[in-house]
Amino acid sequence: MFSLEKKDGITSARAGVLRTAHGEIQTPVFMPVGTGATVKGVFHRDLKREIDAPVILANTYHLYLRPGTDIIKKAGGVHRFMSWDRAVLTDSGGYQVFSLAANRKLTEEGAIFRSHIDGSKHLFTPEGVIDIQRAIGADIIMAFDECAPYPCDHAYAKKSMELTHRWLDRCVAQMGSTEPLYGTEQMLFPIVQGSVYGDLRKISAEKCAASGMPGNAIGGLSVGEPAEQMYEMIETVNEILPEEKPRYLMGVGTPANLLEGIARGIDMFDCVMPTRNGRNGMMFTSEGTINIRNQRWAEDFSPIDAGSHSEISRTYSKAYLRHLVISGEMLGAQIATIHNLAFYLSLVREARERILDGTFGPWKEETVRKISVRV
RNA sequence: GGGGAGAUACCAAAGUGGCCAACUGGGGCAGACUGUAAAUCUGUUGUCUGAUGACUUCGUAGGUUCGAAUCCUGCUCUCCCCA
Repeated sequence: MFSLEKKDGITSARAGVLRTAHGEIQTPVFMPVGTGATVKGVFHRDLKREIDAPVILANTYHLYLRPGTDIIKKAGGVHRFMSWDRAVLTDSGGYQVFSLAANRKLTEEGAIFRSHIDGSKHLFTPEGVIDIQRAIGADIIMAFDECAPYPCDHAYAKKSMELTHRWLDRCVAQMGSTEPLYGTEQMLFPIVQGSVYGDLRKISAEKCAASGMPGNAIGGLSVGEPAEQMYEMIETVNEILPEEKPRYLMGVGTPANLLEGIARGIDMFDCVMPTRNGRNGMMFTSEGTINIRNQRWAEDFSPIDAGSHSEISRTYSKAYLRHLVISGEMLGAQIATIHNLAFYLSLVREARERILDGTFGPWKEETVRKISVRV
């Protein structure tokens, strides 16, 4: 259940609240990625206190392979399994159709995967993916789609989108004929595809809007196309997607991508960047992006981010974090991840405040300029 | 005191007449990463140069040779074994 609280006067930004069985999500929001039922290296305590994430992602494909759907079912769903009482969103495995392209085969029926763990064969169908997500028990679940690669010609993009639409119908039907396993409401979000083609994106947005689901997602972007092209597609799609339902831009992105997305009417984001890039030494700060492994931070004993509300960002110095990351110490990856996520979450929280107090437009322009710098 | 082995770039370690500015690993430096097969991957690492290329290197001082990290001699240093 989503309520729109306020729309920005200048941009298409909005502030809202999405109510789930596991708490309210104030939007715009960034959702940390926790593919295998863990945001790598981060305790729930810190996800709540330092980062204050109201919702995290998990992945259907990964959890299906390990630990397996049965174990999650026996645990009583993913929330109880991982002892996380806030909201969870599961991706359907559609992205793995793209990222594991070498290990899968697409048919009308679904996608046959070769497990990246042991090479075993598995068939993912729209119905099966809904069933697995019922078993996982996430609050928001995603339709099974094909995330088309980039570049991708119009003919393929169209064919792929049409397949995704037929799969969507099957997902919606399966949702209608099944019930949540743990008594908590689950919302299915369809996914707009159509690559970088405006005509296809329009058709796909119409299709998703017509499905009547409680929220909509935009997929197949930030797969290599220029950012401007992504922004154009967002604008095209958001003209069609219903205003009174949340819009989720999947897999995006950089801090600047987030603000540009919000300005175009996006409410929800997720991305591995703050976590994976953090583990690899890239830090996002209000002054821009830094590579903490660079020599220039070796003797910089100032805090990672003095102005952060996160105690971890305020406590540890750049020089110390650099030492940890370079030494391959696990604490380095943890601090980097927590800092980056805290930065992302506080960025979207500030965006929300700016929308609510009517200062989003100019703030966004200035902030995008500042955070896009490579320090 | 006697016998033996060895000194190669930041470290370790190949190389035993030309294909060697020198394998490889580590370390250093830099880059990539967007619904996570990623605590991963890539590049680079004598000096100068945009590149071609030029120049100085393999303990040290000489020598042999068209040509030496590689062969010979002196010196210096290190390590091992026996007493």
